[in-house]
Amino acid sequence: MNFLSFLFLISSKGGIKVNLVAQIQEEIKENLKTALVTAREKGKINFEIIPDFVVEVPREKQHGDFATNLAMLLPKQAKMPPREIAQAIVECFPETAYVNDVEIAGPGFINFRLNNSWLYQVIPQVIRQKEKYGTSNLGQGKKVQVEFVSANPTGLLHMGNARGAALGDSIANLLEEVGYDVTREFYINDAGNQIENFARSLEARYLQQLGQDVPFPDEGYHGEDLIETVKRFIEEEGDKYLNVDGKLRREMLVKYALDEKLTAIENVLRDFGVEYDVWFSEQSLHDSGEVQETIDILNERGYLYEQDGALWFKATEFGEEKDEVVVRSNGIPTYFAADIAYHRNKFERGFQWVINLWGADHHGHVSRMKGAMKALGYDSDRLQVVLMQLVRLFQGGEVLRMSKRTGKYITLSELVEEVGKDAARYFFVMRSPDSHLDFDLDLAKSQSQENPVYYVQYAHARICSILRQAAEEGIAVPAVDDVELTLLNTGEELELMRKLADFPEVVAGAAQALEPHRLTRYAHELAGQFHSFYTVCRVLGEDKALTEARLLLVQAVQIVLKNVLRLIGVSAPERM
RNA sequence: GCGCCUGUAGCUCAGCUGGAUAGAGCAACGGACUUCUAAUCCGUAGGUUGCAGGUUCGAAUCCUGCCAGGCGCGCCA
Repeated sequence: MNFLSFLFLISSKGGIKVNLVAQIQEEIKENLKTALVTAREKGKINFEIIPDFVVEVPREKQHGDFATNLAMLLPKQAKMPPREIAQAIVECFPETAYVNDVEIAGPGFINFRLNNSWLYQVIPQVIRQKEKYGTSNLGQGKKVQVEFVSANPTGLLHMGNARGAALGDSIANLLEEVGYDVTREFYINDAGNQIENFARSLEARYLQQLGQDVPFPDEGYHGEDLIETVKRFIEEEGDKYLNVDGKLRREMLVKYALDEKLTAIENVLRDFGVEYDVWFSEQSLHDSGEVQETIDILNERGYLYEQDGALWFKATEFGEEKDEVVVRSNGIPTYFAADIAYHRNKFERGFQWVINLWGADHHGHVSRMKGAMKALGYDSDRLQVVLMQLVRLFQGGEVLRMSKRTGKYITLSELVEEVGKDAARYFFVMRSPDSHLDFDLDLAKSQSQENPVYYVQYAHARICSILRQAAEEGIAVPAVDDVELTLLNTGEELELMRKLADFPEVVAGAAQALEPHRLTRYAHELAGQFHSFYTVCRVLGEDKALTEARLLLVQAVQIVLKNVLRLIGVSAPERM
């Protein structure tokens, strides 16, 4: 398909999903290969194989619209300096309708300058696809699971969980956007030692509330919220568990508290814009026998052995430093055993790609889990763990240690209340998961007006304002086919269209790399270019044709801003 | 001691899987509101990319060794 027929395809089949930038890069790439072969036929250069070259968008505008490193990859094969190779390629580069100028620059780059005809296809494409602009079918409907937050249900959600929630949800959004069948899942750690500890803490609070002088467990959960929970329990159940068997008492308390905590967690996350498809109970894996089943399979496959009364997994066979206990000498399976069963369950449910978001403090667990998946016979590459560095919280210039046991930490609901959902989510997504995050509460509060999220949202609000103004003046936004878009020819307008054209690639790249922070960068750049445009170009003016063209441009920007903000989980306000 | 992450402008961070003169936002300084929202725009200044080697046409990016910080290394989760 040549470029003109490609343009024809877009204009004739409006709704077709294509990526303009990628299409042009492909087109240039094909022409370069043709030029290379032609040059060889003419005896200008010599080579055996065409190297794996790239056609990319140069960082510097003066280096043209697209550039290739092709010539710099050939000197060894061709036994010629790169600039001479470039010269031969350029001489044989076919005539095309869209390339204005080809030049050789620097050490041997070939730079392409295009005429603007292709850019005018962007606005119709955006407006026709609306909220679908940016979507693609990279995922081909494959089932992918994103498991995130999965906080212990023994307390409230803290800043680390908040980061996981913002990142995990945006990753899930991205994967949906590029055509995966996404399941958002929360793993509930409702079994094991922590729950036992939780139970004893609740029991102590219960008895204390009923006037008994009992000590609080040293390693117990000191959070104030536990006392509140117990008070509510007493309101409903009174003191009827005062003089019963401790096991029953703890069981009832845990049941009540877990239910309350999970409901609270679900509500807080919903307020944060996150909704799960599946809440998966760890206890259910024990109840269903899947933990035992998984242990049996590992045993049959010869990856377990007994020592000191415990059952060990041969992690060292998968490159680990030491083996891991899966069943303690007291007969109780470890968390690791349950987690292996859980991941086996994920694969058995048919997920082709399993993504976990874990705090960096669990990084040691990653290769062990992958080893366990190999031991079970699964392709461990289908399991991908995104590690987030921990969040450090500052207040009054001091570090606040986050600890459930001391009960001293800022909760997600407090964060949403004080900083706001939009700012908080933008802030968390803005940083790469790899970066340690210093969250200064005072700054977040005091600087709320200067938060970059407002910069982006303001661009959206400004556009809404223009469209409102137009409506009041009785100016209708015209249909895309009725407008002369080539009137948009200032630098600001061309840049803006160019930025709109980049969006599908940004989404695809961010999804593939599981890096939602690319979205905030894009959003900020797009908003910035709009603000520049706004300052220089008046939309509602004397010239009717120009007004119409600009109305369509800002409408397209509005659509893309809304789309990118939706992926981050941030609202697009119509007024500010 | 071993493993993972990080080290880029005064501060917080980008840098698109090795490209050309390393970029934004805050903070600083100087300008721009009679006009669709000034939560904005334009400009100035700010750098030995932690340090030292190596790989090649080319390194913030890849390799090695140091230095500094964070996190792990349990019959906890």
